[in-house]
Amino acid sequence: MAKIKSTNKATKKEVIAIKAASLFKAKGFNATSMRELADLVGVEASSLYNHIGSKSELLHSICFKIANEFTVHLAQVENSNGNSVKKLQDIISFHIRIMLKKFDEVFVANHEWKHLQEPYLSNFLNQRRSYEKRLIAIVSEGIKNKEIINGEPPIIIFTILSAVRGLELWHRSKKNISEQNLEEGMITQLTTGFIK
Amino acid sequence: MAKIKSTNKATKKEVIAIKAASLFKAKGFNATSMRELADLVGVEASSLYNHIGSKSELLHSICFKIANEFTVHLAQVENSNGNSVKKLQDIISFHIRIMLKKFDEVFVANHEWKHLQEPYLSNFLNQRRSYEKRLIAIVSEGIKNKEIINGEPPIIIFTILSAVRGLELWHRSKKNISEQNLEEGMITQLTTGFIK
DNA sequence: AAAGAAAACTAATAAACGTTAGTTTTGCAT
DNA sequence: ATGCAAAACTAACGTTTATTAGTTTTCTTT
Repeated sequence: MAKIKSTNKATKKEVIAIKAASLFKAKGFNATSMRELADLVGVEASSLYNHIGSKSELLHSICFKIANEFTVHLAQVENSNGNSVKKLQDIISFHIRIMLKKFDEVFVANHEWKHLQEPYLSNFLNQRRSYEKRLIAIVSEGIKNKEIINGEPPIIIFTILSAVRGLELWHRSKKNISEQNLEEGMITQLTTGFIK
Repeated sequence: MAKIKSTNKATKKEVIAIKAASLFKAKGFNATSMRELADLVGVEASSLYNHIGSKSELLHSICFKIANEFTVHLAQVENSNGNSVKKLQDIISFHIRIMLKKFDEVFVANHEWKHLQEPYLSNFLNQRRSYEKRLIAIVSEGIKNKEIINGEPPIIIFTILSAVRGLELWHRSKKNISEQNLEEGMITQLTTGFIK
């Protein structure tokens, strides 16, 4: 049936994309060759093209898949009825969890997007800017409601985003500390600092 | 005289390295060709090799130059006599300032180091791990002295490092807020959080 | 002015790259 | 079993890459 076949194909395409993500993360987009990817998949390089359109397509399917997950989650948070602090904690928590769960893909979306081709590049950056603006709006609301200290909302947001996006540092030495502890620790520090 | 000549050569080499950093930052190490770099310098590609050994050499001179600046500063902080909180604030402040001052090179050291060749790669990573451990030691001391909340020192350090390393986000939209504000805002948030 | 070194140039090389074309194998539906 | 589409293969392509060799120009020193 056409349906099953297309499902299978989508699945195979996804497998390739996930293996591509692990290579793109480890070596970077440009330093990853289609022959290496093919090796990892267990196939000749040219055979990949039965399932994908191009190397670039792999990159942008990874980037937009992740970008969309963040966008969808943000919409949920915006429609929830917690206060601003609760919303920000929710977002931080989501960032940490998705980073730990889909590390390769999130890493690629965070670090290899610059190799996207137009118009995907502009598209991606617009989506990101919009995401940041909506986070800033949450902070501004929190300040208005006296839940958040009266600082510059962009600084607060960029600090949070930098911290959670840089979580790759963490991945290197995650042996000693549980995800649970990590999540709690980061939220605590970003919300209340480290001073006693 | 030999001395002047070698000084001139070092200068020219540095100029090339700085221009290389701006390209490596914008396009990534692998996506930057020696022909592009030569264009930027105003010379043919092969002429670059009168001043540098190889493309790889450019990358590792950038990475280690920056790594050494951080190492030297850390040693100064360790030998200073402030308390742990003061030391950490000092380090955060240094990260922000050097990021703003030598943005391209710091960015490259933070994001393109994976393209270093051995043994420079191992060397670089060792230096980084050592840097992180020494920061963790400062936090541990602060906890012992009841200056810092009783959390996991690695989480505190990784959160701080992620936040300051991710400062590139900032660079995109630095129009509205001064460096002074940025530095104060980040230090405030990382030390005391954003909750009122 | 002459000499010598430093740094530019042109030209070429060998390797690696993404991708296409054409062919053969595989696996499911009749 | 037969037929057909999906997906594998081999081979090759045109580019682009970093780098080297050899030559000429430019600059500095005597």
